[in-house]
Amino acid sequence: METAPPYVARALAPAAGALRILTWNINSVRLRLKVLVKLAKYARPDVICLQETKTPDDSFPAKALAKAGFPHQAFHGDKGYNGVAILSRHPIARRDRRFWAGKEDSRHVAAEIEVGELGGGPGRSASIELHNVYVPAGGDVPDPGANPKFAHKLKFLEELGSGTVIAPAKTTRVLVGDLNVAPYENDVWSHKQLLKVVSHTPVETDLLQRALASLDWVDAVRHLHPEPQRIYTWWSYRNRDWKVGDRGRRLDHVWVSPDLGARVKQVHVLRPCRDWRLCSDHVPVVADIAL
DNA sequence: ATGGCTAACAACGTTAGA
Repeated sequence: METAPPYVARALAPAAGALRILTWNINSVRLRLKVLVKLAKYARPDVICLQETKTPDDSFPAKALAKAGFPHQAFHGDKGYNGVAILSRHPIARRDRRFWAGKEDSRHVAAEIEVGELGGGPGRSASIELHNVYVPAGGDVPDPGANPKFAHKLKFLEELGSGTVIAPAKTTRVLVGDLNVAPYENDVWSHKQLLKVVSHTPVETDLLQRALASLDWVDAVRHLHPEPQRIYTWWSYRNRDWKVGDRGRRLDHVWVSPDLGARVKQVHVLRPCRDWRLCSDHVPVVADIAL
């Protein structure tokens, strides 16, 4: 069906003894189920985190994904939009979901993943607390007074850094997801032209930085590939050819707790996936973390 | 501020994405 996975596989020799986490805004898990299974075969993640599954729980393809090697699952979805899922080869000890910004929507799911022989070394944790987050897009107009969607997004981002939803703790943690903010200059194709565009406005990037700092998260992708390297994970559907001008943004993130900062062995942004015939507008991000 | 595109749905136009 698709030609990209072998290319993906070549780029993806796993780091020895590491836990591989893949995060992807899949933009409908039912529409892209087959390609997800194929992606999992080639990229061999231990844990998959999806956003925008766009399906209620009773029509989530749980059985097919269990059969594909991910029997341990935690997911929530809303009809037609939102929706997050954690799919794991390793057992899940606890599941959790939190409500954000006063709404009971499906934008967060957490799981305590039992990492088995990967963890538990001297002073190491035998499990990790994994949060999968889907921050609201925020609509078109970057004015919280005029645009309720933007106000919702700002409130969500404030909560991400307030410690009220995810409390500060010395826990071994990973947070991944579509945070819908491209925080740094080289996270967008044109810093200047996007300063007033939702996803890269100063109020959003400041709030994301505050969230990052508040819980001492390490931005795993930038830790290994610092500025000024240009890194994007999303390209609009609205350009005839996404490669022309490479007009992307880095909206999808992998954050780790400070104890894991030095243990992120490699990260890959799977750009080739943007060329698939039936592609999401986001591409997967893969991180290998030695526990 | 707009265009252009994609997906879901009591679905052939509307809502949402970002």
